[in-house]
Amino acid sequence: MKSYGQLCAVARALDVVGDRWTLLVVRELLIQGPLRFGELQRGLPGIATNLLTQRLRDLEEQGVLSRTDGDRAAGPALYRLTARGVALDGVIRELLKWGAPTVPSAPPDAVFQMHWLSRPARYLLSDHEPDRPRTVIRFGTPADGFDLTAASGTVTVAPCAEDARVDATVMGPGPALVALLQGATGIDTAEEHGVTVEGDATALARVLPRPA
Amino acid sequence: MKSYGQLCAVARALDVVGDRWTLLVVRELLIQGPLRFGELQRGLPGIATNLLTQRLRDLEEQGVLSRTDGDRAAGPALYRLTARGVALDGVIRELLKWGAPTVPSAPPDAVFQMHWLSRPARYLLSDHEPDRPRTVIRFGTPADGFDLTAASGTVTVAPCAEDARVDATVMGPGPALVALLQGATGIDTAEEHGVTVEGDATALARVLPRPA
DNA sequence: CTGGATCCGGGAAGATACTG
DNA sequence: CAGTATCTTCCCGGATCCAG
Repeated sequence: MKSYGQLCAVARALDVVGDRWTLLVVRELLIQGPLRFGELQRGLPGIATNLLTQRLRDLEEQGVLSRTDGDRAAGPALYRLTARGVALDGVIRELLKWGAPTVPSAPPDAVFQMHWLSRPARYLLSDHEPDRPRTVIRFGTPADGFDLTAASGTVTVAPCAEDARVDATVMGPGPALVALLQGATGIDTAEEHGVTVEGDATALARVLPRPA
Repeated sequence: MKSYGQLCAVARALDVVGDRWTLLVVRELLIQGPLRFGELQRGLPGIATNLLTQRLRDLEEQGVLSRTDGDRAAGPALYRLTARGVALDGVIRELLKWGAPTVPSAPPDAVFQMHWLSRPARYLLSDHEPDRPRTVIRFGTPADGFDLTAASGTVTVAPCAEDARVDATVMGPGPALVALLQGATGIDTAEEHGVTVEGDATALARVLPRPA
């Protein structure tokens, strides 16, 4: 990106992450951890390969991520955020909070991937029944999903763990899941729109937004 | 901006404010309040007039700002943030915090305007002497500056007030001021680099970062 | 098949001249 | 002063091509 040439912290930040796709690359690495080129591409539907290459080079040059070469023999390169890159978490979080209300009005042909919900889940959901034993809810599948754990009044989110004891598994179309997590609909309505809840549905109810 | 077409809150936010210059327009209106076209242009050195027109139209259409027509006779149009636009404050704040460390390494020909320091001042400075009476420090001039008030342990920032009783006035070149506010240099070094402090220098020392 | 590099068309950004 | 019009330049997007 061409620099704004301003002695201003906001402009300086945008000099680095203001380009198209750049913050979405960071989003993917924040959510999923270190990724290979193809995995990044899958999480960024619509990006051209040359553009992804360019963004990765720029971000590496700026110290936002590092490319750990899968050096000798076969190893594919891994891209991982540096500490400086992880520090963009606050920016992503604020963008997410600001953009969340507009997600339901997205065009109907918008692409959906389950792991994009992991940060909204972290920031929008909470444990309403702190006295219940620890509960694990799986959203999606290990190929594209996350495990949400409710315990002692707090909610944590992590990539799907192979050995997790899962109390409930939630799947379904994006718009219905978004409405459910935002509290716009309840579980019943969500199921009418294609959401499936396997296992203990009360585990899910434990963390969903409740009407004040 | 072309939509990313993703059912993701971050992508949705960037659909609206991801365009070049867009967040800097919001920055100006957040700092300075409602502005006219020419005032905005002065706060965004380098922007082309047609591009500013386009951004203002887009942002109005998205509900981020409103254009209050100076309708009949002479009244120039005023652009002001809506509640939705003011809600971008968190995004600007996080970008600012992330970009601040890179400001000192900006190109030496970067443009500087004093009011760009008002939000860094709000987030970086604090009142280290809460028992002292209220103190007002003016940075710059009413044409381009802000008043910082330290009282009871907290710091507030506002546009220059005509009737303010100012205890100290600070002016000088951008890089030296940035270094001073970030705690990279002390007042003495800053003055060697062209910073001038008129009035009560201890008022300034009261709010500057202190080595741990 | 993954991980890119190259090429090219369209559209956005940048600069400047012009008008009410 | 507040934009509009025009032109140039460069970035983005899509496809294709290349190497391991």
